Amino acid sequence: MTPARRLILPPHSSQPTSTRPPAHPFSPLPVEFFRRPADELAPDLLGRYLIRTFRARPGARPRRLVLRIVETEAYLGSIDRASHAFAGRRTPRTQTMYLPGGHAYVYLIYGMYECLNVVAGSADDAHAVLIRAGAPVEGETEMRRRRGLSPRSRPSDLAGGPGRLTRAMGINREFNAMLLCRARGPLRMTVGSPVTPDQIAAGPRIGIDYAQEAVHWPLRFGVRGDPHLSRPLPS
DNA sequence: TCGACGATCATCT
DNA sequence: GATGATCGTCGAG
Repeated sequence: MTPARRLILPPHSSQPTSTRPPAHPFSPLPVEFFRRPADELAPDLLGRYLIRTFRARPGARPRRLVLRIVETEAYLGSIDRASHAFAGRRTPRTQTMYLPGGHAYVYLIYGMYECLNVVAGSADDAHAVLIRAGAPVEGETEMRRRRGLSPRSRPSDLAGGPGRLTRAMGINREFNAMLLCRARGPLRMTVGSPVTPDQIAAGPRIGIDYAQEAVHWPLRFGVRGDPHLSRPLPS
């Protein structure tokens, strides 16, 4: 087997652990990866790739946008006042949060912006991880076009913030409830280039002043010092 | 049915 | 740092 062939094996192949090759960045994450509490999943999503494929027009060749996740927030379902699913709230909107881990939860905020979350844990846990910021890996020109950015913009202008990120990647509510761990599909999450624990900073979540005891929970995670963060994290 | 508000962002001062 | 944009969502009545 050539090294190139080895590289495209999925992360959890049938090979024994001792001889398992490093997973390719574009390999899908297994569904079990998402089936754990959001505060455990959120830091582990840092460095992973979010991949959006699309065709500029019908019949055109598929194009690909790749974003490396650098900032996430965990939302802990029924016990978390900042969560849409606090106290087990079930509405048409939050129904998606009760799916098993690995699905996308996309909703509109402030009437203008869409936010992408990944559902975490088992069915009915209603845990979710908000994807807050990312760094371009592939398709930066197209992302900049979608964002209407000037050449002098800062790195964090592209996808630093949940609304900016979805706009740069062309993600909207049509992607709600989509499974992200499939090998194919218009929106996927893959192995990417994970970070080590010492590269991760944590702090309180953004924009949840109303959440009482949950306001200060350190459930925001980011890659330490990354210029693509939506705003600085405690060092 | 109505009204308040939000896991945001761009623009202005 | 303050403010306006803009509309879906959800609780109140």
